[in-house]
Amino acid sequence: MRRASDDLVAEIEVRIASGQFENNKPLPAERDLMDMFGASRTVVREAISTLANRGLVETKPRFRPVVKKPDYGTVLTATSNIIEHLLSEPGGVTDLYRSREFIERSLARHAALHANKDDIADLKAALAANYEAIDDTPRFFQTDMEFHGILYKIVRNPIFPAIHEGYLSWLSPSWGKMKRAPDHNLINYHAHKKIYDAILERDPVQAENAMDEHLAVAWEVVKDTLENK
Amino acid sequence: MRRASDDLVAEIEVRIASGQFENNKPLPAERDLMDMFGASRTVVREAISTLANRGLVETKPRFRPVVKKPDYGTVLTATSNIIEHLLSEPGGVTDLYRSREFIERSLARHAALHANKDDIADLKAALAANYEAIDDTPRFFQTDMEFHGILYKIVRNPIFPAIHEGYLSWLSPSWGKMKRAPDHNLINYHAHKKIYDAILERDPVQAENAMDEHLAVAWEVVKDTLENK
DNA sequence: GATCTAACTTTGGTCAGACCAAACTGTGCT
DNA sequence: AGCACAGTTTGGTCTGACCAAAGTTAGATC
Repeated sequence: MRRASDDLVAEIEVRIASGQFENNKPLPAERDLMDMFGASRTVVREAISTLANRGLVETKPRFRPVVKKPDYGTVLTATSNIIEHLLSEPGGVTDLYRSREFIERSLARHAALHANKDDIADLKAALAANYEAIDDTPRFFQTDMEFHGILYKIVRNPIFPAIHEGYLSWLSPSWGKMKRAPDHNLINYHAHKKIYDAILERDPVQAENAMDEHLAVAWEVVKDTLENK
Repeated sequence: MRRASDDLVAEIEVRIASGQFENNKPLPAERDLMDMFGASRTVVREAISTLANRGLVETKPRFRPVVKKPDYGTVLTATSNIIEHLLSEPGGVTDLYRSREFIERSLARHAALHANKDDIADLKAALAANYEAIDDTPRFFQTDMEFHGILYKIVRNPIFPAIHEGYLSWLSPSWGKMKRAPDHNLINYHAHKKIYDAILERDPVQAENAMDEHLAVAWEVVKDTLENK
């Protein structure tokens, strides 16, 4: 058996995909949707709730739902609730953190092979900002993330920046609890520099290894933080 | 402002996490939840709908919602709707397919470094099954997937099998349209064997490269299929 | 006593109508 | 043009009702 609201959800999805309900514009009022589809308000509201949970519309209490054409970022917001549950379980943060190593390794290699002039300029700038912030731990943290973010961007595949966003939003709470002193920042800066140099020299093997080492060292610090929490 | 149903969702989530609402058991009836939380049926139903969309309970029309403690598989089902939207956009399948290369590279390397006896036995068995199925394309397809699946398993991080499931469910529609003749299967089998041999010899570099090559060749076939569709 | 059936109860899905408070709109005043 | 205020619209919530399918119980049958 099928729920009436499922049909409505499907119909509204079509209208969003076709542009009849424009992106970033509000959906018609609930009472109008009732007339439009011949459904009761209950069904309409249930459908909107489903669409909101899928990330196709954004609801804010007392405002009309706003249409959001999905992108890979939408996937994140739709899953962040579940992920947070999973992270609270034992080993949750560890699993997520370690998954990053698998991706960023390949990212470093890809950058060494395919980064163009602009990419390398971006990396250079990020590295410089990173250096500048060694004595300013919060800013170092941010420039650290940005350096890594550029690697995610170089692939030119929209999936990867979204993954980076995910790691940021889910892991930074743990990172925030890490001890981060200037001497520690310096170590990370040098690791970044090593990665950058390898990319500059178009040495994929070296880039992979440098990233591996960087994340392994960082992992030790994170691990201590998690255990001593 | 906060919606009343949001509070209810939060309370039910707590009870699920604490085990008061047991996993795989039905939630109390809607009318009981009303009494339990002093909420109207509207609010209760809205909360259940939200929980269902988040994957914390599974609803089947006319049955009580069943509590499902989330795992990484839940993340998939919660996102599959959005992902399907994204895959229908130009380049969507390409982006997803290529993201796989980044992961499986590292997977092959990790297996070469860390696979234990059982893992290698599993790989060997999968490879043998793969060989047996060369003349039986549908079965070859399946054993192909299983061979890759073992690599996802070896990491012993629950995120990866879930990712594999995702690739399977989202990409196999495209793979199904690929031409797959026995001679083509043979090429893939040899690629698998090369990966297996590298893992057996604990040669991470060779494992990475073999996987890279394998996926690059396969990608050409997929690309043709997508373009000539 | 075990088994199948029919009547009864429970429960999820849907609908209609109502009220509230916040958001929006338009009017007229300054 | 800018602003204040009244009236309207709209999302959030509640009540109460009905239906059909699922679950349960009591009773008939062998």
